[in-house]
Amino acid sequence: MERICTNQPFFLLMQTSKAIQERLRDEMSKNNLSITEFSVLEVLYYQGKQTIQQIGNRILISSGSMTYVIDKLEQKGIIKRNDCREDRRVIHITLTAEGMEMMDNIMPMYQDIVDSFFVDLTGDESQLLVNFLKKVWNRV
Amino acid sequence: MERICTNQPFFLLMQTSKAIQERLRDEMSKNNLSITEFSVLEVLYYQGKQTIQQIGNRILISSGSMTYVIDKLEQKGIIKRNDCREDRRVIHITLTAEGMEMMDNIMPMYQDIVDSFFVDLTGDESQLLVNFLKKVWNRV
DNA sequence: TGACAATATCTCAAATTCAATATATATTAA
DNA sequence: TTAATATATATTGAATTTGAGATATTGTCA
Repeated sequence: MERICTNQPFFLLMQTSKAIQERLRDEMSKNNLSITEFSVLEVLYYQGKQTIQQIGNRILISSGSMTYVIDKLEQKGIIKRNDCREDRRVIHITLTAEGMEMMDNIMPMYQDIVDSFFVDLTGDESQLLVNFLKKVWNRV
Repeated sequence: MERICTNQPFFLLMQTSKAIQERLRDEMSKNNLSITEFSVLEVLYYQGKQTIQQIGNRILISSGSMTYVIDKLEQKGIIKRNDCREDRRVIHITLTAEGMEMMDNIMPMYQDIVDSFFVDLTGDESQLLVNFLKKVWNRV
């Protein structure tokens, strides 16, 4: 009847990520983007043309949600769908010129915010954190 | 056009917690509980009687969601609402006998799963991970 | 070839979430 | 006391997410 969670690393991992999500949701709402929408755009910004499947695997959401978010972003004119000739089941997604311009504006600000979460860690500590998280992820 | 995320600690933190959430959702669905429902029950199990407010602060969700999840759990007969006499705005929530019994069954299994995520970390490493995550959380 | 499994996307209903607002109660200050 | 402000919970409605299943296409292998 005392501590809420007997596993402190677990508790902190989940609460920290939840707090970060909330913070980023607020930030992204300034650009009229949900976190999921931004995640899709981020993948496209760094990786270029991707299939819906590839994006979904990357950001870990269901196929139903992918269709929904891709529709939204297409309506906003930020991305576009392109049929794939080699495999007609597949649809490729790319940023439009407007989408690319938008991300050019957003990303530096976003990077600064994300980096600011980690300023109290030294380079070595960041590296250790990465190692630890990889070990955890492998066990999930 | 190469890496998806320039901040690796951030990427791993978010992906790992997301993967854990997905895993726990699957586990909890065996007990017909959502993650949010379970989180509420966990607070009550370890902390005893709590106000709706207290629970919501602990698990970081909005008041609208709290009302919803409390309704669900009450319908299932797992928890009950009790008006507070000292402050009539307040409602206390407690586990019912069935709820307590249910949690007695679920918790050991849950703890094992959670602990299993961290078996590849030594005690020192877990402690470091905690320190690092606290530093991050303070910056969010 | 033909049957069957696998894959990619979409559809739709149900569940869940948040934001904004409403209601009731409590506290504080004039 | 009264008015103003703060607090705790509930309600509403829109947005989002999942899960199950539908459709179309591709791959496999007897």
